[in-house]
Amino acid sequence: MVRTRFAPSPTGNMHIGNLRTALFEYLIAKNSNGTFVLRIEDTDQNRYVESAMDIIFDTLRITGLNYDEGPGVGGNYGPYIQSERKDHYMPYAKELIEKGKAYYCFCSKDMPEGQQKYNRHCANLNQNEIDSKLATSEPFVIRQLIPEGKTTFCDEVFGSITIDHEEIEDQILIKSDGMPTYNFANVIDDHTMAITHVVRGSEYLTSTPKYNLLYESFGWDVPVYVHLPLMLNEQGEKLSKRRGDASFQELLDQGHLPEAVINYIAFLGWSSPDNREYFTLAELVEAFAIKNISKSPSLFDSKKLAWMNGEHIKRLPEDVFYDMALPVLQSAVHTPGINLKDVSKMVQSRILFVKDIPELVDFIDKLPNYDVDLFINKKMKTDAAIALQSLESIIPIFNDISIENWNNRTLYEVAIECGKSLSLKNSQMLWPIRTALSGKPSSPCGASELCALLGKEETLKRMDIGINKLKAL
RNA sequence: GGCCCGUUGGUCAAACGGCUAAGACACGGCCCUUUCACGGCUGAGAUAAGGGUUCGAUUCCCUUACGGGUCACCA
Repeated sequence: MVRTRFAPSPTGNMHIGNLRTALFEYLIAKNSNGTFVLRIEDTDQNRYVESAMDIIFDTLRITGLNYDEGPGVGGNYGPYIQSERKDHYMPYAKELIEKGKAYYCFCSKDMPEGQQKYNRHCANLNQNEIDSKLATSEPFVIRQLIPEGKTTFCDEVFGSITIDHEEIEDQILIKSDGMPTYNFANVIDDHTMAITHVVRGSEYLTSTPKYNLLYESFGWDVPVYVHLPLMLNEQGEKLSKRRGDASFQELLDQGHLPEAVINYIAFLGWSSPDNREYFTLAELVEAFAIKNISKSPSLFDSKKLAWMNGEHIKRLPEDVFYDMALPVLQSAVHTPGINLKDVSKMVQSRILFVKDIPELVDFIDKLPNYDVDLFINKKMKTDAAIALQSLESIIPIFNDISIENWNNRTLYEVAIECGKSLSLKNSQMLWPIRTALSGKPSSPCGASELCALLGKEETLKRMDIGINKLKAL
């Protein structure tokens, strides 16, 4: 049974690097019908940010990375907030002291001048010295005694890695405030919560031997390690909260759909063998495999994310998209009688973001003061004379169409027929109409649809304006 | 600086040691089309450098360069 955990610390925003870690942990668990656990690692009370906890909960909820065990859900191994189980860790630390794998250290927090590394001074204290210091309540920490030698471990992504213990300091397990350090709490919790796959960023690669030494000291099995490649910002720098690199919330504010963000970041450091790129979360669960995770760091590309967002918008059911777009449509279109549902359908396949809608539909409320040159289009083989001919011929025909018959299909048919009688190509007939109605080089739909959308009166009015512009030429 | 990891087009990336090194985004062109977009086709663009092993190296080994990570009573 695979069990993974997402173990964020509540210190601020969740940037997309954190999110990707959560995603991969979720995918690894769910791909084999395993369990995904949320554990809040808040052992550093100085860095604690109150709102951060909610950000974590909200992000997981919005993205659909639902955890099976964790705060509010329960399970057999809880609680899942480390500060609430503070007393849980000390007995393990004492066990290590008894085994000679750790020791009390009474050195002050500040290193003596000129000393870069801890010199293991307190490892050599005799029992009487230790007892008397403890008896007088001298502040202490508990340090792990790193033995001589080397540790080799196997990572699922990076392969076999060997680190000499000379590179590792006697790290602190229990801080002077009684709290465990991350390094210690992490190992204890991962073991007691029966985590099988430890998934985390590759910045932990070099400290992994410390964890293994702890597992070995307790006689516990080491978990499977899956270290993820780094994610860098668009400048190739490490993602950081301080620099304001894309946080999930920011991407949402910019108009990205949660599912598009998830889809995009799944492809940062992972790829699907079948070349497919559009994935729902459920499809990712199905397709994900650890062996397809890559080692090299990847840059965040907002252009591709934008494209991905468009892909997800296109595939949204019409009514879902309509509900989403409605507030924007309402604020962008005020003309009475306009069917916003129609407008919604027109724009759905043409935008990357919902916020792109207003500039697409601004011509509805008010015809732009466009340049008459817009009528002249080489590709459409249309010049001013043809444009004038098209508009002047169609006006009386449109005029005869009753309001009941004023629909796209009818309008299109009569326009084409009119064009034929004038020996005009479809594009020559329709381009001037489209231009006169939108006053823009591009519009979310073609000529007849525009006419149907704007209504008879407005259509005739705008064509008149076009004619006047052309005559003034 | 020590140690660890990485390096395939601008970006994401694929390729048991074996065709002419996939595909996607972005960019250019063409087609389709009732404009633009969508869609289809297509173009340009890459194995960091040097050595070795091999019949054959993007792939394995070494060196160099560059990039990153890590060396906390932070996680």
